[in-house]
Amino acid sequence: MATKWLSPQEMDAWLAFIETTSDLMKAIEKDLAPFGLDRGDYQLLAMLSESENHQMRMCDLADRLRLTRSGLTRRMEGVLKKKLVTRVQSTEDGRVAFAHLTTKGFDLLKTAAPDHLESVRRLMIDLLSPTEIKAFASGFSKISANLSAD
Amino acid sequence: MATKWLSPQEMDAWLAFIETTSDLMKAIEKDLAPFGLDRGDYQLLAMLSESENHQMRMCDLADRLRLTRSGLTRRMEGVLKKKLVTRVQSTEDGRVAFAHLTTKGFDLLKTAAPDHLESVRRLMIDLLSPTEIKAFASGFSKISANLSAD
DNA sequence: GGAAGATAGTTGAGGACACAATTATTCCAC
DNA sequence: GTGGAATAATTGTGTCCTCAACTATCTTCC
Repeated sequence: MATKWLSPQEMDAWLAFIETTSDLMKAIEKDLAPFGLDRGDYQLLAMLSESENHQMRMCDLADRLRLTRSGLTRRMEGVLKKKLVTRVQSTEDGRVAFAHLTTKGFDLLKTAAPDHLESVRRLMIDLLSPTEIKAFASGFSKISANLSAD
Repeated sequence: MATKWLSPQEMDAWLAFIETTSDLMKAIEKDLAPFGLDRGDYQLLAMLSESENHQMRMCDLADRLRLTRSGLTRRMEGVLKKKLVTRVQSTEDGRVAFAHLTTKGFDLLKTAAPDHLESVRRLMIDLLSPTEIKAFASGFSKISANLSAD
């Protein structure tokens, strides 16, 4: 079967995407450093803050954060030591542990969030036209849906 | 200063972007595994194949691959062992070493490229409308230019 | 032309993550 | 209710990457 190459426009989209994404992530992460957080920590805290009772089962949290269970166990060590999160054993299911956001963790998140949001705006969102915003939302949603379909 | 939150549309764009990107990268990487390459190896080979004489100075290559110099030294160990790349000392500048794509490396890249391209199409490009393609290209270019400007 | 500083690359130490194996608990078929 | 499969989490091991420190070479400028 003949290979169908990318058109110049498609190539632009692909290259701009892969070359820019890692730079963008690094820049956003750098802005979180003053709070003693990296992007993984921030996302962990943010995920818990949006959950019922500020806690989630470890395995659900791992899925949402795109980590393996072992990866989450390791990442938890860091936020546990900083007392941003506690570990709560389930009474209903002896296998299950919850990651629970502490007051200290929630306070830190509330402190860091405006700065983080400002980074996201400055480095990405505010640079995009309404059309581009819409296209990012719809485009990535389609890609995501396709990946989930497998 | 009051925090200016993201509109629902902006939030969609941001969340879809960060949640999808890592899944997409993993999926694309998975398709490279049959060739014994990971994404870092592939990009390294691809970068060399597009360069003058199929070679680049280590430090330039590190910049392009978004690696530190030490990171590239480590990654080179892998592709050197597989004989996909050789190390060539510069005669003009004793500090400089070139990474040089071998015939074997170039052949492997040519073998893997159509499959990789097919992955990129199937998982991303072919899912997007022409408008979205255009928005991705222009949007990420703007983000990239802004990051470079610092 | 010789010292100070810049640049290229490697090495040691450590962090973050994945995979495979392990332990503990629960669910299910019978 | 019991044995086997499924599920939740952790631990051992290994990989990839970074930062800081180091070596070697080159450039600059007096």
